[in-house]
Amino acid sequence: MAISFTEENYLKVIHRLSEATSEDISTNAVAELMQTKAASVTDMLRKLADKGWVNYQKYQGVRLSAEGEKIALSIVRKHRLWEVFLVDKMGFNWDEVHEIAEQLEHIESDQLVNKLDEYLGFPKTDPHGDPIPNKEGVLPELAYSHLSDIKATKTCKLMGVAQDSAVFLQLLTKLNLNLGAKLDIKEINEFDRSIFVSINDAAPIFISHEVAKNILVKI
Amino acid sequence: MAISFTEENYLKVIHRLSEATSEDISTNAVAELMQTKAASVTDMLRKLADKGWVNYQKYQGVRLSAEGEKIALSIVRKHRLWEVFLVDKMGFNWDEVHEIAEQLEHIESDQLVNKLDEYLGFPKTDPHGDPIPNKEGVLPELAYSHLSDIKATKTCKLMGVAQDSAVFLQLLTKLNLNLGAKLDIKEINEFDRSIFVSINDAAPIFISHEVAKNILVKI
DNA sequence: TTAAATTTTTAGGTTAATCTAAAAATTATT
DNA sequence: AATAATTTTTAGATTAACCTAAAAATTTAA
Ligand SMILES: [Mn+2]
Ligand SMILES: [Mn+2]
Ligand SMILES: [Mn+2]
Ligand SMILES: [Mn+2]
Repeated sequence: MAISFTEENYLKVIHRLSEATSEDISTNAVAELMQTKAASVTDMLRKLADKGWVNYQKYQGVRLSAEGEKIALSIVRKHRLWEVFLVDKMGFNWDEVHEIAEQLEHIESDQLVNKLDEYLGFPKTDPHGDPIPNKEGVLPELAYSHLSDIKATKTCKLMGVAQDSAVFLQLLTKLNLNLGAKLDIKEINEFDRSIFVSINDAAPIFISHEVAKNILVKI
Repeated sequence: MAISFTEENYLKVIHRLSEATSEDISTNAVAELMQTKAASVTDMLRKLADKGWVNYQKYQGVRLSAEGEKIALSIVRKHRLWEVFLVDKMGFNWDEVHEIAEQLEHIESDQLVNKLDEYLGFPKTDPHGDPIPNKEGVLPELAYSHLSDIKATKTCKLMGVAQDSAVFLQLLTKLNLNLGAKLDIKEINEFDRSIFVSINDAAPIFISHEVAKNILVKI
């Protein structure tokens, strides 16, 4: 069945919200991520339910059907593969690629996606450490922790970020916090939960709890 | 000013028609290439004129303004660069790339286009021999002849095609008629204007006038 | 140079996606 | 349990892009 960019974006947003909870997703939550009004969301949910991509009962919230999940994962796959392409092949920085990938994720050609995947060497994660679903829509399981949950004196490795915003990514770059960086947690300050940490064995610096919450690490 | 995919496609079609003539372009001609109705074209031409991208007076036909020309050329540039990418980097055949490029040509990022151009080695032509406008929108001048206009016993080189259709391109591939092929015209048959030609010094074969008309060569 | 044929435009509708404002349902609070 | 607050849906419009049918303008032919 034909699908519009807008419908794809709704499915993607419902998918994203569903990753964080097992509850049904509220109209308002979708509206906020879609940057639209609840009334528009209601219209669209009816339409997506008619097409069989979501299960929706009014006032009860929405969740993806098996088919909707498959579509959402294929868009996520495209988004993340294109981000790898933009960074690895086109030389963009990790804070510059999200908006372009938002466009590229809607390009429709299975052949192209699979050739791109191969060309990039079948990457498991995108430039932000997010897992890339394979051809069958299976997401590799990556059990990462938030840096903010790690105890003092531990050593860990920066594996990803929990946020794609350009300002956040640019800050990390400025602090030398890149994917793969080795982090030695020297001390956690009780007062503001800021972390005194050495990055790749350099002289330790302070990073805020707010930043640490958005950094994903492997111990 | 914001531009929709549809508007971009109209500008591209008007541009294509304008290459073949210095006359104003008729509503019907646009309708045919856009695969839509004349009434819809009239609506859109009024809109494009309001935006300053075409000069249009009712019943008098349409032509691109300087700004419209610039937009059209930037879309052509993107289309052809992506086609090069698909063939050179993704390993597609020349008959498989047009439809995908129709989608990719609407991706909006000057940075990406210019990085792609560089990554591809600043190609002058696409996989069909069509010239690629540079960053400033200047088309390299390629003075090619139609194979159907070459006299017998001449030797020439296949530089491009005058048609992108998959069936035509697949036929050329089957006949070993690829870009850069050396063509020795042995004889032209007066009856059906078919051509007896040797391709890359192989045993000569017959090709129809219809095919020859759509092959571009350099002597 | 009038009449016929063709092209193009206008008139009036449709569909997808959005909006605001008001009504209805659900959830939270006394 | 009743009321208040919040969330969600419905009602009614708007805009972009398209359609068919009819009217108007232009071009061609008699
Ligand atoms: Mn992204
Ligand atoms: Mn990402
Ligand atoms: Mn093409
Ligand atoms: Mn081409």
